[in-house]
Amino acid sequence: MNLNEAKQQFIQSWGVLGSSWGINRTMAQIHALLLIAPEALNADEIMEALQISRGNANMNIRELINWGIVEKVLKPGDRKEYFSAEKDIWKVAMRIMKERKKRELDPMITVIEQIKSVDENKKDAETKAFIDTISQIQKFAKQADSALGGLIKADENWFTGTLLKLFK
Amino acid sequence: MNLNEAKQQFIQSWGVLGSSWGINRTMAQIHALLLIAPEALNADEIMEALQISRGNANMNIRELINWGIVEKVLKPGDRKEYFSAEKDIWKVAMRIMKERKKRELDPMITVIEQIKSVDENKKDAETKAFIDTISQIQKFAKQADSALGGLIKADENWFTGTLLKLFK
DNA sequence: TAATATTTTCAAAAAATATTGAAAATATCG
DNA sequence: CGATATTTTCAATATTTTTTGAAAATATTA
Repeated sequence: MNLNEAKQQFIQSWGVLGSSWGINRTMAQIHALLLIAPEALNADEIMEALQISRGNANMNIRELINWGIVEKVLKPGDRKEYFSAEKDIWKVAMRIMKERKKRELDPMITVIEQIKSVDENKKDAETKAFIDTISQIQKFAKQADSALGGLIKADENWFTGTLLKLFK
Repeated sequence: MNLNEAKQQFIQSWGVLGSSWGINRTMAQIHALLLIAPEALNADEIMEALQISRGNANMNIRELINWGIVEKVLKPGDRKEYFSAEKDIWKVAMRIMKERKKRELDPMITVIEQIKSVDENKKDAETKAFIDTISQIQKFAKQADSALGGLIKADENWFTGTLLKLFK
């Protein structure tokens, strides 16, 4: 396999992996493409490389930027906007975890809180059993939330620490 | 909110959460329904509760069984098959992790291995940079794989240990 | 075994999601 | 500012995924 084949293969696989995690294929492919691109790419280059439309490219690039794993790069003397991906895969994983925690885990914890609180008056067997199950899920969700939170925080501190040292 | 409303709410939320994790909504809803059902339910009861067709119910129940988080229960004197969900949420999480590790992480590791190995002849700057990025991802994937593997194994040992103690 | 109940399969339909492409909006240049 | 380049939006379209429902297969009873 030569370099280009290998790159193609990687982009395809990253796309497939993405879809099974609720990230659309194109978005994952653009991410893969930027991850292995030696330089920042502009919209036209991305469209060309992945054979997708301008609208599609634009939309998914924006979403990657929202996730905090791709950023705009401006080149002096060039009107076009270029894009480059965060290359430190650990940072990428942390950003994704942080986002998913915020978008999915936190809302779930809120819903469970509501469900539980408003139902605690009656105390028949069925209600008790329900509250029991929900409480167990709540406990688990909170543990997961706090574990992830800790991991993310530890990582941010480490990063800040390293950065500060560099400038000290 | 009364018990039934709370149950409805939970089923809906679990369904939404599921979809953002690449699990289809109905599958997640059936799982939620069984999680909070006081007794095992049969196909007709599930169809009725979630307003879905027989085919849909059958398909998604089977998938939940494949994931190892729902099991068939037979009631003496009743021809119908009943279904009940694993109620220990920690066990559920472990099963899901184990499955996803097997279905997604392991194949990704294999692909990366291939991509990397076949490209190591040429050593121009671009190839080197590509191999660098890929290696970083590989390292990360292997760490995640091993961490998850460890977690799952620890849990299985704990379970076996507890179980053995009970019968000793 | 035949009659009946139950489950499974799967082609077709529906619903959800992703993509296109061209018009509108915005930015940049001289 | 006007001309031109670039990006964004979004209704229409295409694709993918999910769901239905009825026929086929399987299981159970007497």
